[in-house]
Amino acid sequence: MKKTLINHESGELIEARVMSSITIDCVIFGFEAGSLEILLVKHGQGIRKGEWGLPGGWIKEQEGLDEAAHRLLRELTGLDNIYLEQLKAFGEPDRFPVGRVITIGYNALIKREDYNVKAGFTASEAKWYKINEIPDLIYDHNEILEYSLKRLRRRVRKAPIGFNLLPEKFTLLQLMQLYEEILGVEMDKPNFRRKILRMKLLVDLNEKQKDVSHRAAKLYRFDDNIYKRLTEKGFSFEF
Amino acid sequence: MKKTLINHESGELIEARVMSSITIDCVIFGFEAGSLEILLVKHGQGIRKGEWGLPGGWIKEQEGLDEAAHRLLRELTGLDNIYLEQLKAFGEPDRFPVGRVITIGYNALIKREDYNVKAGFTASEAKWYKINEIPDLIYDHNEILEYSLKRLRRRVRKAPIGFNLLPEKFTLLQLMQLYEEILGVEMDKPNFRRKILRMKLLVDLNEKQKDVSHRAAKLYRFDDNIYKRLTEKGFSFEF
DNA sequence: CCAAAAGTGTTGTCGATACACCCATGT
DNA sequence: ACATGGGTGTATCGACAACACTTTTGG
Repeated sequence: MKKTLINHESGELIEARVMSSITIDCVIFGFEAGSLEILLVKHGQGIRKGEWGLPGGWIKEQEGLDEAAHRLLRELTGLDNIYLEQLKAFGEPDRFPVGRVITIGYNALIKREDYNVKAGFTASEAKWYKINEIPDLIYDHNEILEYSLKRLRRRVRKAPIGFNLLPEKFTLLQLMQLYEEILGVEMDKPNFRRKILRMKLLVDLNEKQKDVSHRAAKLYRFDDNIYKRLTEKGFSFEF
Repeated sequence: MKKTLINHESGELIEARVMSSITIDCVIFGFEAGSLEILLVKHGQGIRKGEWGLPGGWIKEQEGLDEAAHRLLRELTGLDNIYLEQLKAFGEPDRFPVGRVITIGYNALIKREDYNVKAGFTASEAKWYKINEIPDLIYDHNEILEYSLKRLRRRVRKAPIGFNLLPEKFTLLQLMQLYEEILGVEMDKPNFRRKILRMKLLVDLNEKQKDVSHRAAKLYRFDDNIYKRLTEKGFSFEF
């Protein structure tokens, strides 16, 4: 099946062989000023023009699923090497108004410091929404989002993926506040410190914050290789 | 797209509108004589005729995904009300030899006591394989199976789903052996007893085993309503 | 009596929690 | 001086692992 598509990077119209009846939708998470946020786009066509939805698109005929999701994210955010995780397929027969379309949901975690709004993005808009200020979305996107959030909350406790939402260098308090925000709980600072440090998962950068109006905190970095080494030894991340 | 399909229940050929390029594949788990097993079917057509694979099929145009999976399971095993859980979509461009087909994987847990081999099953065969005696499978089915097993091992520790593999009435030792087999670990009987009983999740049936050549054990039953009530109170199943 | 599994008791260790308290830095 | 967050110390409690032990039943 040939479709006319928009290349979000260049803005030009292209024709491509894509799979009919299957799409990808991404829930893109960011963490800014203590709030967990999601990137939504305004739909530029069809009956529900002007309403907000999850960014997504078609899968090319010669493209794997993760590959397609990475491409869509790159087109939208300009970012490569994004942490990406497939959720599952959503396929109620009536989820899409015109014809039967199954969509595959993805969770993406990005570092807001790296992100820039893509300039000529589809003549539509893209905007960050706080997690508890999400509007009504098109199709079944609210349902996908709900599932996505549940999954994020579960995953963030069992695997060190939260770091993908923080800057490269971060303080322990920032990390704790990220967990508090995602999980919706309050934590005890001293206990959190000890717990995460005991894991020996973080690299102490021997650097400190600057220009803060209180005692400067140490900066840490997450190292995936250390995590892998620990995992092989039987270590299991738990929060 | 119209396809000629076989109705596994009646054996007759039917024409049905199905979605092209999307299938469902099920990993069906059973527990028998202390071993975790998977139900495989021998493929009756195509280049890889005679090789084993996961049972699966097409999705009808007016059918949801879970609904389709339930139908396929019913056609194959004659069972309804099976515990079913979607895994994810598998869609490498070259996973299927003729054309691009994406498949959605499912995990199914069934009680072997209820299961009967379906008589006229597609003129092909269906057979239970022990988890560590799985042959080479068609397409990417080994990969799907591997993912499925990982998921089962994770899920069984975090949610009370193991009961779906046991008879309605079971002893604590049976339950423990189920966990030992799925997780591949040895457990301490006294400690396991206390842990599971402390959860107050099981109903003591005030019945005992019969015709066993040792002290008869109490029989228990899992009650989903009790679990729901506990969950609402903040209880979280953990093994 | 023995074998085999059911079931109870006891003890030591470790991590989670709660909370008191001191330290450093900018205004 | 004081507000703000950084960071340490400590006592309590409960879960869990290890393992010794008693009980019941059939052969």
